[in-house]
Amino acid sequence: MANPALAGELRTAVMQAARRIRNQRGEVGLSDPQYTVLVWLTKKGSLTPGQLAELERIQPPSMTRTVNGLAELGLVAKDEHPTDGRQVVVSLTESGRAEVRETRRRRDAWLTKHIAAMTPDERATLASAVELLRRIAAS
Amino acid sequence: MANPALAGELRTAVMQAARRIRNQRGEVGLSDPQYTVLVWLTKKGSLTPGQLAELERIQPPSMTRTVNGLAELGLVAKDEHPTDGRQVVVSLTESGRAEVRETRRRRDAWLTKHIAAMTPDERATLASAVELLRRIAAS
DNA sequence: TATTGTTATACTCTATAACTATA
DNA sequence: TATAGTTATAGAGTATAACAATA
Repeated sequence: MANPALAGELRTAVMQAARRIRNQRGEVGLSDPQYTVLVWLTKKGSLTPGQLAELERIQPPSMTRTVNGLAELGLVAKDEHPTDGRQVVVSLTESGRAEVRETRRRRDAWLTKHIAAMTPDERATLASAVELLRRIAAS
Repeated sequence: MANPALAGELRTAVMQAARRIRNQRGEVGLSDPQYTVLVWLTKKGSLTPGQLAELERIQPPSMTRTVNGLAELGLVAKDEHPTDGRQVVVSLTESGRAEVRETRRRRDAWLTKHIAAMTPDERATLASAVELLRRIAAS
């Protein structure tokens, strides 16, 4: 490889950028785990707590907690599974959908400013890097 | 901007990649905050708890906790400041330096595999993106 | 008085172990 | 018996408020 230090540099840069973006959450927004669950539900529709736990690679009891918090806020609904009485179906409420739109707008706004200040070449680099980061994350 | 969705896509990709990298920590390694403090000390030499808290953008009591944990593990030393009795000087022990080398090797190994499987163009893209992510993180 | 660091306390997210209900 | 989810409990990381020591 041309640059043997690239892995370390990439790791550091990604971790620092992630922390910076996370800190941009703002005053009263949802926590990161809460927001992430809403995004999964937006993408995939209804999911069980078990499926959500697997997607987030956390243990089921942790997801129970997160989902209960969202349910108390009225952002998700917990319903019985139609055929399997053991399962619970979690889905977004209308209020939850609105929260996703609002949070996304707020979190993106800060990044959008930075990106707008970049050159077209730099934006192209980031767009390409998005694909590569996704590949790394999905592996 | 050519791609108005870029901010959202970049945010998601960075957050997912960061979580994936963090999960790669392995069985018995240091926690993320602990390791990050060791890396700062490696880069900057001795630092006070206050300086470390500012670098990590956390509150001083939280850093006290992290530093104390590292001190109990024998990875850092806490010494009196030579001229200002209020301050504490935190520095790496030899054991701490070894821990940084070992942890870095372990954490980078996984990423290195992925990067090695990429094309030269893709590696060049990531190298350029590192610069841009650093700029975002530092802002 | 202002600054540096710590202690006390609490909240969030995570985990493991044990339990309930259903398949 | 096995599976889905929850409850009980604990540990790590963070925060704010109050305090001690020093400048």
